[in-house]
Amino acid sequence: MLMICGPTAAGKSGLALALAERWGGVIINADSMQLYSDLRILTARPDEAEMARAPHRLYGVVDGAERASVAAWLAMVAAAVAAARQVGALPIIVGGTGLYFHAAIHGIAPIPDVPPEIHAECVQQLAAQGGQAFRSELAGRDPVTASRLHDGDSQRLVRAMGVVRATGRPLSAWQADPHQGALDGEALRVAMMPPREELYAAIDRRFEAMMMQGAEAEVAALAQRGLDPSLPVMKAIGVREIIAMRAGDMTRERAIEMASRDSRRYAKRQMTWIRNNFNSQIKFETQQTERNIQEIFAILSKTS
RNA sequence: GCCCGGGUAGCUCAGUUGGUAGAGCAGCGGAUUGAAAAUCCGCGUGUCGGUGGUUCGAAUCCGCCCCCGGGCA
Repeated sequence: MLMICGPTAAGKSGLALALAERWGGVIINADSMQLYSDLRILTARPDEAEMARAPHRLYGVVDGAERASVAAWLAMVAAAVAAARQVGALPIIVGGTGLYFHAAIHGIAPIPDVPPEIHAECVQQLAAQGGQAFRSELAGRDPVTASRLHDGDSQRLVRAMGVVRATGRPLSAWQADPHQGALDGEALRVAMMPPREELYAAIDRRFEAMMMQGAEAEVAALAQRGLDPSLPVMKAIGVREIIAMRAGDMTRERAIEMASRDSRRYAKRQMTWIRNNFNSQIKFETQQTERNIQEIFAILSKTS
C-alpha cells in the first residue's frame, strides 16, 4: 500500500488521484476533518467529479454530531485496505492527520470505550474545579498519567479520568499493553513537503477560492444544526471565522486573513510532525505530479 | 516655514510620578496513544530615530537634527 502524508494544500489529493487512475488504486482518507460529511468545501474534500475518477473511501462518512476517533478510523481503514486488496487494487492512504498515520503504522492500545455520560461528567467536573484540583484527583487514581500532564491540558486530563472511571484501570496501564491494529503489509511512505513560502501562498489562495465556492453557505448550514461547539467539526479551520463574519463581528477580509493564518500554522505543525515522525521513504518538494508519479512507479514496480 | 501627533522586537503597539523595557501576532523548539484542523508546554538584548545636555541614574525631562502622518500658511 501507499501512504501519502503532507500538510494542507500541498497537492496530496491530486497526486493520489493521478496514481489511482493509472495504477488502479483505491484512495483512502487519512484526514480527521474530511471524515465529516458536513464540510466538503472547507475541508478540501474531493468533489463529485474527482470522486468519479477513482474509488474513494472514508470521505464524509461521519456525521458532524459525532466525534471521530483514531480507533474508529483505524478499524475503518483496515476494512477498506482489505477490501481494496480483495479486488486487486492498490490501497492509497492519503491525508494530513499524523496521529492517524501513527496508529496505522504502530497500532494502538486496546482500550474499552468510555461511555459519553462519563466523558461529559469529567468535562463538567474539570470546568467546575479547575485543572489543578482535577489533576490532583486524577493523581490518586492514575499517578503516572497525572504526572505526565499539565494542569492546562484539559483534553488529556478528561480522557485519563474518563478511562479510569469507566474501566477501573488507569490509562497509563492500558497504554502499556501491547498495541494492536497496525495495518498489515508493506507501506511505501511518501511525504509531500513543499517549501514554506510556496505552501503559504497556496494556502492563502485556497481559502479565497473556498469562499468563492460557497464555504459560507456550508458553514451556515452547519451552524443551523446548533451542535455542541466543542465537537470536532465545529473546530475545523474557518468555521469560527465564517460564523463570526456572518454575525457581523468580523469583516470578510479579516475572516479570510484569520483563517489563512490558522491554516498556515496548522500546515507548519503538520510538516514538523512529518519531519520528526513519519519516516518517509520518498519526499517530494514540488507538485510536479508527472515526475512524482514516475518516481513512485519506479519503486512500486521493483517491489511488486 | 509654523503648529499638532507619531518614531520602542519581523509586524501592531504598551511602558504608570526618571531606576538600563514587555504584551499580542509572527518566528523557533518540545509534548502528544480513542476530539489531533484538537489539547498543551517552553523560548524575548532590542543602537527604545540620531545627537548633545540635566541627573548617581533617561525610552521617560530639556536643546538641536532626521524621518512619517495630519493641519495652518
